Amino acid sequence: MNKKPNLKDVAKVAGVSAITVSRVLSNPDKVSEKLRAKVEQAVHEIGYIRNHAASALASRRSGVIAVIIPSLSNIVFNDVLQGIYSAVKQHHLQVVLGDCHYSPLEEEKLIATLLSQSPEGFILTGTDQTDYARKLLKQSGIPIVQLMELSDSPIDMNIGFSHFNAGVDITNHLLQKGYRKLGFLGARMDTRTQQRLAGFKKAIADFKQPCQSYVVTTTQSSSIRLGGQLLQAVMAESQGQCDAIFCCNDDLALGALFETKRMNLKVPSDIAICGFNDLEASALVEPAITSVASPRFEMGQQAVELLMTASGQDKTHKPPVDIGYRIVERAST
Amino acid sequence: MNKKPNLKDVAKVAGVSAITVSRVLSNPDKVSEKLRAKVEQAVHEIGYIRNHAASALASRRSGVIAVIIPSLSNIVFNDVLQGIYSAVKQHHLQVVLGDCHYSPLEEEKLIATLLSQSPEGFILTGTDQTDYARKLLKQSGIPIVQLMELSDSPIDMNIGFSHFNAGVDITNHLLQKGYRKLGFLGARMDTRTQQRLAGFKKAIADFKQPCQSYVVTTTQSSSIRLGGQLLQAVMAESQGQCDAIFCCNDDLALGALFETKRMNLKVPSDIAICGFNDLEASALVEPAITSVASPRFEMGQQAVELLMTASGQDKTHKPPVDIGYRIVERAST
DNA sequence: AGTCAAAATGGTTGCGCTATCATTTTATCT
DNA sequence: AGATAAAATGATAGCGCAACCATTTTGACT
Repeated sequence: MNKKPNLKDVAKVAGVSAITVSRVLSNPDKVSEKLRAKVEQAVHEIGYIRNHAASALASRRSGVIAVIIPSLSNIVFNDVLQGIYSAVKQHHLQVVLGDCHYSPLEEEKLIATLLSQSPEGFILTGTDQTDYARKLLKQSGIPIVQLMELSDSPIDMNIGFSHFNAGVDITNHLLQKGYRKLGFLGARMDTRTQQRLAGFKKAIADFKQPCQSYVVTTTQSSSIRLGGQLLQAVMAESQGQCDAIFCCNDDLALGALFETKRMNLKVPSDIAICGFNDLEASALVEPAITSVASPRFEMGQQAVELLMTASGQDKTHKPPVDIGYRIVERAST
Repeated sequence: MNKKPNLKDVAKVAGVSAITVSRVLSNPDKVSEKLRAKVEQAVHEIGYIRNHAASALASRRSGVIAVIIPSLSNIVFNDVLQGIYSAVKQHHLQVVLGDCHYSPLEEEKLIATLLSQSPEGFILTGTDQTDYARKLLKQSGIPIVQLMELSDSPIDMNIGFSHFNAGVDITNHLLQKGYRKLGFLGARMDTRTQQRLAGFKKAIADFKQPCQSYVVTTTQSSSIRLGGQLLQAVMAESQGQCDAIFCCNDDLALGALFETKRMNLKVPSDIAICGFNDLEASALVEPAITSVASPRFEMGQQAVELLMTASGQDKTHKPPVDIGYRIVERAST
């Protein structure tokens, strides 16, 4: 295996200088038609591929953006990721991705690792980074976007929506429908889930009429199966009184719905169910599940656009972008 | 914003030479306890982060592996990815990921782009790469793993299972259960789906007794909703005769199952349903759906291990690794 | 044809790090 | 203590590319 061809090899084959080859690759329109064709032919012929490390080192542009999500398995972040990848393609960038498993400490390590790639932008999920992580990020000087939630004190830029408000709204929705014994099913209990729960509690506290609430949470990670278990738990805790549940996500809601069939509970007459995130399945089960939809794909796209329009972190305060959410009312409530 | 600190800056603060700092970072045990502590302190103090491009250029090791999957949204590849990320973490590698949207041409472009990162290994999905893509990959000299399917002529290494055999087995399962009017619902129709369909046809052709088959396929991408539509299509085509369906994946199977409720068909007495991939939901719906399970997470992990144990592409033929599959029989059949 | 500006091309240098080899310090033994 | 090996540290060079500036070529105009 003869070693990888480099710029000089291409230059030799094409009969031009190395720098011309470089230009054909990065500024094709600065090179005459004739040479360009010759060089492109040579590149293809010997299968030349530019050495990214050398290019990044010399040009001080890595063409990379860093992304950290809390979980690869959660479809929510998957949607955001797709938006990110779709936008990144337009800009001819590469993504380096890290999964911090909802741990700020793991996130800190990942930030350090990913910063070593000299990314031109950084996308983070949520707002609870460690102090050292924030220091590293600020010092890097690159534009940063925090996703999903809205923050009063973002590191740099911020796009998301208020999980607290969404929690309030969906709870009010249940109250307006006449339900008075509301359960909250929560898993994982990351900051966004906590904000939804806070919204749930606030709506109940502010409600003018007497009503009950039952909160069942676990730090286990969310799954459909867990939804069934939590439904049982909340029915036990409420001694069968609970007549509506707000599940912190649609996986739990689906699991709870499936469980109602086994428990012989009618939805929504015996018990109402609403979820969060509006997964495809929620719209197609019987009865369809009320949920909270948000434009996740677009959020990912816009995060990249924000990075690209920003020229490093400037000190000017950039207002968070509220991308909104929407309550999708369905048969389950 | 004073510019990013480099090795020399750390060296100055720690009162040692630059090369010693480099060694602390890459070979901590080659450095005395005393110096190491001093250097680590300095690194942390000034928030130094190694420049990956320079490191990769000088050491000719990028610490990166490249991965291309056909779809980010398909949970199947998500599972594989998780396996890959989990293994990669052990080896202190970074992943650069591409989504080729099931297109060999897009894949070819991605391969060229990702090779520019000088990855130390390459993980691809499936076996239908373009000729130029194969040329580039071979020329790179790095170890390569093709995932998911088994191939007679892998580029280098290969891990997966036989989708054809799985198709045969699941079809025989339906035949053994006494169903004789079998439908196949297929979406996307990528190579693996085609192999499953081929298995379906083979099992029917080999069956000793008379039986019918109805094949409904579309190149649309798969979704739960589409499963419902395809069920209607197959019932129309079979004039209501079809008594069992093999869905090329569990999304379609779930959609078909939900649709049976609207069509007032009883599962499995009026119609049996089986899927493929064994998603969590399949086990929890009523009735639970028979499916084909495979160890996707492990496949991802093992792919990375294969890369790491390989020392570049050697010419010796490496036998494909058959990771197997398992038919999970449930109430829907 | 001669002049000048603009476009196209090339030569040199350095990006920040690590491989390699050279040197110094420390440990081990007789 | 002296000799030798082993461990620790340092100096130098070069990885492959693009920025920068110098030079050549081309085209447009009088």
